[in-house]
Amino acid sequence: MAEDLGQLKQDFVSGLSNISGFWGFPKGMGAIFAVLYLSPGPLSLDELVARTGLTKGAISTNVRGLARLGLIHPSAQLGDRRDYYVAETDFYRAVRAILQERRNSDFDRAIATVQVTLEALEAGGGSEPERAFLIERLRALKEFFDALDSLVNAVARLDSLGLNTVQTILKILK
Amino acid sequence: MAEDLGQLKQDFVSGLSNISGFWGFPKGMGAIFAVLYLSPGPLSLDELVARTGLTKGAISTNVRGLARLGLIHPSAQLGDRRDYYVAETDFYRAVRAILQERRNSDFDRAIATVQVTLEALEAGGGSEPERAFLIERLRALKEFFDALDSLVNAVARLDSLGLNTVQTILKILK
DNA sequence: TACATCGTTTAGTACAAACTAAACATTCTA
DNA sequence: TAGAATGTTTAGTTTGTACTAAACGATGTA
Repeated sequence: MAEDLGQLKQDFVSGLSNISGFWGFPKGMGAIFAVLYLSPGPLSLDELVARTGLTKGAISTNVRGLARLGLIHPSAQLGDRRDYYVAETDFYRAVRAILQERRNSDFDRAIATVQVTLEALEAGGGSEPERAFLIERLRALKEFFDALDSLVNAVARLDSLGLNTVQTILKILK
Repeated sequence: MAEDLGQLKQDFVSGLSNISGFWGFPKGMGAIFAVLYLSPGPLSLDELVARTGLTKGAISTNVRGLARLGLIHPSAQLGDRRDYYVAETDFYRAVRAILQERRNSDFDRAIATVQVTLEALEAGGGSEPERAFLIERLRALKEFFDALDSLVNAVARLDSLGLNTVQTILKILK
């Protein structure tokens, strides 16, 4: 048997690549994270180049993205001016970071659109039936978005409780 | 003042387009849903063409996608052989449908990769230190995926309780 | 100061996804 | 049965994104 460890690792890397792509992140990010996650120690950019098959440029870009999301962390090695990185192993923390990240950017702006539209409608006076209808629909939508927002915020606020809380929720939902 | 209702609606449509794109769906889907959501009655494909600026082909494709996700519903008009559609207004139901949809497809397959890799490792025997390390890491990852999976499943199982349950969760998380 | 070693940036390329335009199939109507 | 109205499918175009290759800048070393 002696399953080829190298082969297994490689499968895992390409698996995470796909998951990454599925969730709208570059597949390279998934690959890099996978390599780091399976490494006992910090890796340099060149080692990542060697193990992922990507070029230095791509590694550089994606590593910065991963670090911004909190999925990996710089890990300086004394007496070596290269940049080393390690994978975050607390996934709940990573999820929180990603949610935090996503809440800014386009998403909030788009959601704000609903809010603004609704306010304009309500302030607009007039009593056409259509206006009333639109207000009602937008209110319902805004209520939904607000609930989502609260939920995300709540999740983002969980710290070390992470796992326990999730399990608590699961029991309630059962 | 008499804010231009048409303009407001148009802003809303383009806002939802962006949200749609942000979550990895075609922007056209968002636009079509927005138009239907702001319409008091069912609309035909041609009306959707007129109000979104998309072509019939795109409308046809995206409408099918939206219907499959349960975000809109066919609404036959007697004595008219055209296809009419209305928007789903219960967003919790829609979320459930989307989660259901996403659970199949690539995602599960990719997650299964982790499971498979882990099993191969555990079955492989051998006692190199690296093997033990890999098993530990993959176990942690699998545990996380399983928790996510349970959560998604639980949410997908909420029915009419929907809103109440979400609010219950929010209180707990507070 | 020259040279080597890294990481970043930039210009170009490859690829995937969503759309348009138009041919096509189907169903109703005169 | 001919023709009009409607929805779907297909081929081709556009667009955006992630990548490669290579120039560049910066930082250490002989």
